[in-house]
Parts: sequence; structure tokens; C-alpha cells
Amino acid sequence: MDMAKTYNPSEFETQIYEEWNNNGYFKAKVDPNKLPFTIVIPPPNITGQLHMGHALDETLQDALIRFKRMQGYSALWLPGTDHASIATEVKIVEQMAKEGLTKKDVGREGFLERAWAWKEKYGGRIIEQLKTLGSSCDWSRLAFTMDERCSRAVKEVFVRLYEKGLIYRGDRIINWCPDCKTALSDAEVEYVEEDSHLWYIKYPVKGEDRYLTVATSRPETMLGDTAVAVNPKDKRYKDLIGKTLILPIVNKEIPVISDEYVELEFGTGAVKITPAHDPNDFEVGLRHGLEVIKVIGDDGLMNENADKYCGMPALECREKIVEELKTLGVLEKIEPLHHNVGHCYRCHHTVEPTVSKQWFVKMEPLAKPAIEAVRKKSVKFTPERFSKIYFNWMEGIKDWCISRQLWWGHRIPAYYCQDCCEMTISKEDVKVCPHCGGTHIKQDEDVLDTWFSSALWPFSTLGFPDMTEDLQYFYPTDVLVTGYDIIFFWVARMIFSGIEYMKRIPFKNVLIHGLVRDSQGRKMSKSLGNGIDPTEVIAKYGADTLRFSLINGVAAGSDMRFSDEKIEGARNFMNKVWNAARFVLLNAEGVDVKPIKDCKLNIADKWIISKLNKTIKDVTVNMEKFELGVALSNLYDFVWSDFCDWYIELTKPILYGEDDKKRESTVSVLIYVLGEILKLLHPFVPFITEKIYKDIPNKNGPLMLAEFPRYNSKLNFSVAGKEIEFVKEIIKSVRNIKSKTGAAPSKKVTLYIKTENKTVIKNCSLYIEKLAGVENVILMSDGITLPDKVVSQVIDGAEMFVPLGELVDFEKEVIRLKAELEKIEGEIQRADGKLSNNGFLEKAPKALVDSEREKLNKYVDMRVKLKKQIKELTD
RNA sequence: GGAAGCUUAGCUCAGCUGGGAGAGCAUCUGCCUUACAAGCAGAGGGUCAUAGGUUCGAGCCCUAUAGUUUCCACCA
Repeated sequence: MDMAKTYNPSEFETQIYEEWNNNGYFKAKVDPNKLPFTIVIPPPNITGQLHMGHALDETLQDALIRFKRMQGYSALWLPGTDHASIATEVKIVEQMAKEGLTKKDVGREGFLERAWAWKEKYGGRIIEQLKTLGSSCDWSRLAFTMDERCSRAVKEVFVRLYEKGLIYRGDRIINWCPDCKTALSDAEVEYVEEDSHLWYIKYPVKGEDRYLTVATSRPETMLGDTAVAVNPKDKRYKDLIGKTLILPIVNKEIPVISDEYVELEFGTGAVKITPAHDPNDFEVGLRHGLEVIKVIGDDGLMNENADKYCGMPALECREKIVEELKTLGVLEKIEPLHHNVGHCYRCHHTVEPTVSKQWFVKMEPLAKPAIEAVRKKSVKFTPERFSKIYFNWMEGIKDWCISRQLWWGHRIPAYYCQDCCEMTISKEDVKVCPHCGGTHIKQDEDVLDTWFSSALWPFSTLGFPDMTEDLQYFYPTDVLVTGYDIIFFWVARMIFSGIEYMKRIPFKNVLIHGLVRDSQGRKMSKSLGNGIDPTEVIAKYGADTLRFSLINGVAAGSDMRFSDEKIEGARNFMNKVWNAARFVLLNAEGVDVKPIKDCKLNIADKWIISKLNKTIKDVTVNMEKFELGVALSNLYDFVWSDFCDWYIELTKPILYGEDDKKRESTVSVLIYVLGEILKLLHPFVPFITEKIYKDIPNKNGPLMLAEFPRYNSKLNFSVAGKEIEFVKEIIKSVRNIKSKTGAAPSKKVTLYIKTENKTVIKNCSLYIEKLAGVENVILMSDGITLPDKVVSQVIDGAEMFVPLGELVDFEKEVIRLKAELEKIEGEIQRADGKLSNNGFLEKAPKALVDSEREKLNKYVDMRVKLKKQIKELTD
């Protein structure tokens, strides 16, 4: 045995990881004799550094994949990274800015060169960090959303969708980020509540001496107004419908139209319509055939349509317009307004709804079967409630804007002929126009939304569009593990993509986990500086400690608070496992360890084996239900409470005793149970378990390839189990007596026991003596009389007496016994209450009624004995 | 405006198809007992948010209320 005296993970984690990796244990093979089990990693951004969210996500996946691998599946965990279009592009732009360069300066080619160089330099950083966490990914299949395989899949899908009429290009209102200078999808806009104002502006009616007042939160857009709308039911404005207004400042004639969309209560009930800069106005414009006039440019500055305001930032223009309206005398009033304003999810700049020519995916036909798949439970969410969030989003889904005015990403495979102006969509580069034979071809400048390639991830990484062996064997994948924050961005899109292109769902299960928050429940963020860096935790405490602290006791789907205390708790458990293993292995030295089936098992052995067997069942069931937090705490309890606190203590009298045969068999059981514990724990804490396993005798192969323990109904020894529980109660009682009476735990006492279960006590007297600090166990029978002054305790099935001489304060002892009596009285009342209730007797299951009756008898019996003891003391 | 979650010990949270309220941390007491003081033994601590209801029986199911968190929608 070469285990160090203290648990020091930094001494072995790296080495063990290399052993696994170098020996190819992570590689998944297409094996017709095995069932596949597949997880594709949510690809971290190449710009990313490992944070707690990743750590949780990857640990869950690694635990699942290791569990399934040990169960005999051909388990593939497919790793990869995401090119993260916007996020990466922003980084490159920042980097160039330091050199005083802009995108324009270096050009598209130069920019992409830099981006790829950046990817080569930093893209692997997070992969290395994943390795320190112990991730058992098949690195030979490492993918990247912009590698050749994935890019091919992207083009294939784009072309197919276009040909099917599900991708179209058109002028639509989209969300524009003036800072990132690109269009965004609806999902990429976050709404934030802000305080603003509502400006009431009087629009003069043409040829009449009256006004129509409109209310707006964005006066600068009035330059692009092409109508004012009122509700057809609004009596106030009935006569104005169809009339013409003079748009102030611009002095343009615009009509008053009627549209249901206008709310009567809000503002004045009259809405200025700016189709170019508001989604609702755009819709109204379509219905009424209104002109679309853009006044704010893509750079966030007012454009040439804004006339004298041209070139001015929109917000500044707003102030100027308000001033001008004031001088014109058409500003009626200003009211405070609290409303939601859209922001870019990447840079948090205010987004500008604007009309723009973009590419869209028609969502309705795709959403339908995707909704159906979840409804039919072909795809199951864990926890189930997340399917509601999914339905909610999918059912109200709008077309997906997929083009981005960026350079880093998959360039849209649309080619425009300069000669005939025809467009060609093609998987291959187009050099010659298929329409006119011209050669002046320009490819679309835009790239695709990052999530367009992410949506294909479960099959693009396996070889799609080719029906590769991998794709046939490993698809559909089994479980997708991710946070609830990307259900819309990613999960939903993978589901409809898988169904559309593969004709099969991409995964059977979606395991949703929550966010890792700080100890006060706040989101961990760079700006708050409250984040705990997982790489630091790994360096200081080891990956196992981190993994344990992230999983133990955490319920699926809910956020968790993470703190130093949690880490310490986890570390303490690792230390406990380490030391227990050390105890077992030290005692096993020089002993011939046999399989337990060849051992003569004693009562304690049978008890721990039964407990282990139950734990195996609980852990397995909970793993299958994706309740990893519960599974791990089952293990925690078993290892610490049952194995360490009791079984190891129970083995000591034998290990330190004289009987070699007994010692041999006890060591064998210790080794067996420890081995099983290591297997059960391995998916969660792979390093420490593999390290200890090296010293386990009679094993074959590494722990990570060992077979996961299986529940065995033959290993339930219920009689022995009950007997040990009885003995435990006796030991606890003696300890309790000592503690309550102020006697030192080490003080040896004589214990008198009155019980029907004499054999158990005889067989276990050694345990009682060693664990409770008892010198002599005396079984009460005829002819044995108790000393005068004793402290007593009544438990189910036994009465105990300990003479403690002068040490005891008898008044205190009477108080203690009376308190005990009171408890028993309470129990009797409860049981009696139930049993005197006819409803209970008639309707409750018979077994329950019987057990209540049994309990009542037991308590009544205990009451008699307690009363007798109190009487003896007070006489 | 719509939806979902949460409310259990001082703190953080478990609690399964309804059948005697649990863990970790913290607190108190006593222990360096030859695996572990990162430990051992013992103890205290809860009207399960509130009010109704269903049931023989409710922390769990139903209804309402309050507090809290989150998601969606976007009404100018």
C-alpha cells in the first residue's frame, strides 16, 4: 500500500488523468455487442474560461457517462467548442483596437486570419481546464462548430431549408444592436425596466384648427412617421379617421388610420406609426400599406431621412426634437414612464428595432413536430416543469432571424451574380452564375447566427450529412445536460433541427440544472467579483472535492448557493474516504483476502453487506432518474454513517483480536465493501477512487472500467440487520447514560441487560464492551440481582441498568427518566389515538394498523418498566 | 398582462405513490480512543408561510391569501 498519510489530491490527479487518457479509456467504439450511450457536450465558447456553471454542467455529464460506461454501455461523451460568433468577434475587435486597427483596416481576410490565430491560441484553454476536472470525453472526436465537418452540415442544412421554402430573405423588422452592428434574433434581446418619459405631441389636422395628440416614448422616431392610428371603436376620434395630419417639424402629410391594435386607455388613444422602427408599427404598416421610412441608421446615428438631424446620435436627436417641439408649441405635456427596453444579450447596448434585409427561418412548420415530440415524451425534460417553458416559447414562436452582420462565423451560402442579378444558393462555392454564365459573383457578406450551427451539434459532430457508422450507432443521443438559460437558444432549436434533418429526435432526455450562485444567492459575475474560480478550487482542494461540492444533495433544476463551507464539507468527505481506505488497506496487509462468498460472515458483516446492497439499489435508481444529488447523498450517508462510524468500529475487536480466521474473513469483507464503495463513488469522484483502487487486492483492470455494482437480492440479511440495529441501540443508550450522568466516555462500567433476545447479546457482547466502554455485560436472569443504585434506560426489547456509584446525581436521573416517560406517553397517545379511530381501523392498510398496534404494545410495556424504575429510585 | 418555482431547525437545503419531521453547517457538553481533530461521542433546536378544504390520516393533494425568485409577452 502506498497511500500517503493525508489526502493530497494534487499528488495524483494529473497523473491518473494521463493514465486514463493515454490508455484510451475515454474512446468510445462502435460495438454491436453493446448498447450505445451518448452525450454531446454543450460546446463551451472558445472565448470562455471554466466557470462554476461549466464545472457543474461537466461534472453532471461526466458522472452520467462514467456510470453508464461502468454499466457496460459503449459510452460516448463527445466534446467540442463553439466559435461563438459575436463574443469572439468582439474580442478580436478589442485586440485590434489595441494596435490601433479596425475591421476595415485589415479587411475580411485579414480579420479571419486573426480570428483563426486567436482560436488556435486560446480555443484550447477551456479544453485543458475540462481535463483537470476529470472529464472523460472522447478527445479523439473533439469537434468545433466551424471545423470542416460542422461547416459542411451547416451548408447542407441551409440549402435544404431554402429549397423547402423554409429559409427566406426579406425586409422585416429586426432587433439591431448599434454597438455590435448586427441584427439579433428575438431570443438575443433582454428586456430591462427603465425610467423614461412619455411625450405628448400635438399633430395639427390639415385644414382645420385642431390637433390630434399622440403619446410617444421615442419622439426622435417621429421623423419616420407615416400615419397616426386610432382604435375604430374610439368615439373620440371617429370623425378624424381618414383625415390628414401635418407631421410637425417635417411638415409632411400623414393619414389618420384605424387599427384594432391601438389601446383606448393608453396615452391619448392615438398612436404615431413608425413602421421602420417599431415591430407593432411595422405590422400596422403592412396592414395599411404604409411607407417605411428609416430615420435611424445602422450605426445608431440619424440618417439622411432625418434631414437636419442627420448624423446625430439618436438619443441626442431626441433632446433636440423635444426642444424644437416646445418652441413650435406642439408639446402638450411630459409624463414619467416606466417601461421595458430591449438590450443586446452580449454587449447590453440598447437595441434598435429597425427594418432591414435579413435571412429568416420560417418557424411554424418546424415548431409543430418539435412540440409534438415533447408532448409525446419522446423527448423528456427533467425536471418535467421545463417542458412547459419549452411549450410556451415554441407555441408563440416567430420566424428566426439567422443572418448576422459579422465576419466570424459560417458565411451564408448565397451568391449574387453581378451580371444578371440572380441569386444562387449552393453548398459549393459558386464561380459561374448558373443563370447567365456570368463570372462576377459575390457571396453574401453575412454570417449565420452562432446558434444555427449549435442547433445541428448532436448530429453534425457525428458525421451528418453522411450516414456514418458513428451517426447510425450513437444517434439519437441519450441525454443533454444544460442550464435552463439556454433552453430557447439551444435545446429547442436542436429538437426541431434533429426532427427536420435526421427525422429523429436529437436526444431522449434533457437534464436541466440551475445556476451556481454565490453564498448570498446572487449570480456569480465578473463585475460583482463574487465568483469562485473552479480552477482555483481544483488547485487547492482537488477536482473531486469540487465535483462533490457541486453535486451532493442538489436537486435537479434548482439554483444552488455555493460557498466555502460547501467546499470544506466536500473536502472533509474526501478525507474521510481516504482515511477509511487507509484503515482497511493497512489492516489488509499480509492477509489473504478472499471473495466474500468464501467467507464465514458474522452478524456485523451481514449487516453492512445488506446496507451496501440497499445503497447500490438506491444509487442506481436515482442515477437512472437523473437525481444525482440524491444518489450522492445516499452514498455519503452509507460511507460515513454506516461504514465508517459503525462497521469499521465493529471490526476493530476482531482485527485487534487473536483469531486469525475471523480476522481474515473480516478483512475480506472490509475490502469487498470498500471496493464496492469505490465503484459507486467513482462516477462522482473519479480521481480519489481510482487512486485508492490501485491498492485493492485481487482486482482486474482500472476502476473506471470496472463493472458498476448490481443489486443482489441474495445479499439481504434482514435478521442480522435487525440484530445489529438492536445492538446499536444498546451501545447508544450506554453512551447516552454516561453523557447524561456526566461520566467520562472512557469510564468502564458494568451493564445489566434484561431482554428476551439473550442470544444476540451473547453473540455481540464484545461489540457492546468495546464500543460502549463496558467492562462486563451481565444478562439478567433468575438469581441475578441489581446493585442498589443504578441508572437505567428502556429501549424497544431491552431494559438496561448501569451502576455508576457516587458519580450519579440521582435527582437528575429521576428528572431524566421522567422526561423519557413523558416522551413515551406522547407516543402512546399518538398510537392510541389512531387505533381508537374507527375510520383508521377500517380504511388504513392492514399492515399499517398492525404495526401501530405493535408499537402501542411496545410503548405500553416500556411505560410500565420506566414507571417501575422511577419508583425504585424515589423510594 | 401571462406562466412557473420557492416559503421546512439560527443558516443552506433534502423530504419518493399522503401513513411516526431529516442532513450538512452553526450552537452546547465531553473526548488527541493506535484510519481520520479535515476527527469521535453525546445533546439542544421546527405550529413544515397563513387560512380554508379533501381524507381515517396532510410538510406532501385541492382552493385562496401573503412574501419571494425567475421566465415569457412588449402597450406607442
